[in-house]
Amino acid sequence: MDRAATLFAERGYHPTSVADIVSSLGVGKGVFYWYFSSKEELLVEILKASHQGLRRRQQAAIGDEPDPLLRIELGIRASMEWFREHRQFFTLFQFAATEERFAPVLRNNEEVAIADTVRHIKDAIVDGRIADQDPEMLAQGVVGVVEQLTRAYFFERDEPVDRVSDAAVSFCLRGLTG
Amino acid sequence: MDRAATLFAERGYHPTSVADIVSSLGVGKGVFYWYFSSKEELLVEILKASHQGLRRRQQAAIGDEPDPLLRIELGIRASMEWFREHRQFFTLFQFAATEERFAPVLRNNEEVAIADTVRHIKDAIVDGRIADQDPEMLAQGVVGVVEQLTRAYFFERDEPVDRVSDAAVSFCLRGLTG
DNA sequence: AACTCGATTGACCGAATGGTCAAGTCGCTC
DNA sequence: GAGCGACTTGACCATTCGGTCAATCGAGTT
Repeated sequence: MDRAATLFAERGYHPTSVADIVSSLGVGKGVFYWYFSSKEELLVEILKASHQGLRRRQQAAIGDEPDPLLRIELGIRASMEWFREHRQFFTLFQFAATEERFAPVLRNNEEVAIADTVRHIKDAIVDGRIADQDPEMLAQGVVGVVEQLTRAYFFERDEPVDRVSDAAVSFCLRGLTG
Repeated sequence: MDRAATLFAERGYHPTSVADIVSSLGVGKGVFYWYFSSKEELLVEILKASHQGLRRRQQAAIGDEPDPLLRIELGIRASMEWFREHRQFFTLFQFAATEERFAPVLRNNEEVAIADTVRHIKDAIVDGRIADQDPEMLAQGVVGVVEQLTRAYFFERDEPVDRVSDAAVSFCLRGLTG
């Protein structure tokens, strides 16, 4: 599944045939259809699994940190590290967003990600650290910054993690707290 | 070209055949290959043209406004309005980013967009309105917020422009000025 | 050794696609 | 009205792809 994700990301979903995938794994085509009922299902599984991986990484980084703003910072840094290590998935998320049939999975992934962030933002609003605004919009803003900086500096150039995530964190925290 | 962009956006680039495009236009296939040398070239042309359209809209909105922060705000609002009216192109930009062969066009588009924003940010830094930081990273942050809010609130839900662009502007300006 | 059955193979198939081209059409000029 | 060339048509072709399936393998069981 990892190999398939890498191929999809390198060459695109459609241009990568099932034959490509199985031959790159050195197995027959039958074994593919033994485990997955279609090429489409394979991508859906990849999307779900990779999002789980990202979320686990975030939760591990946050641990039981009590400060909501610090939780957000740790989540941002963990996400950027994870994306840098798994750039294949980044491309796949982007592709999946362009075809209607993958929308449900993707929307679900996004809802989870936003809900996680919203929770921390609400805590910070209660603490008076963030002014009272729509927490979901703020969360979307944070996600946008993280994704864009990831794409621009890890994917297109090859910057070190710290410099970029420092920038993301400071932009987001200022954006949140004002 | 507009019709083709809409079809690509609705059904995805690969699943939309040249036959689909020409029959939806009520013309023969030959006329397509008279104007474009390939399906790939068509998408490239669409990407270039639509980005020009967006940029014109931004420049029209900014006019000769002297305040750099206000220029950024006007640019953000104009972009969001334009994306809301031309959602087809948003999906296409996203798709094109997932296939290597479209990367050059897309990278060029992005460089232009970032350079525009960077110019205003540098002006604001000179004026002392923004602290001295890497202007490009700030610009990427702004673009990220705009794109994410656009996708989440115009594309997936159907929110009014003002509420969303107010949020985008305030998040970005706080993120920039701190 | 014979049997079982989950796992695996890869030749094969129907469908669809990007692109070609011989055959027009139509407005223009001389 | 003949000639011309820009433009249009759609049947056609070569190729590719997702998916099927009869055949085979081989580890465990009797």
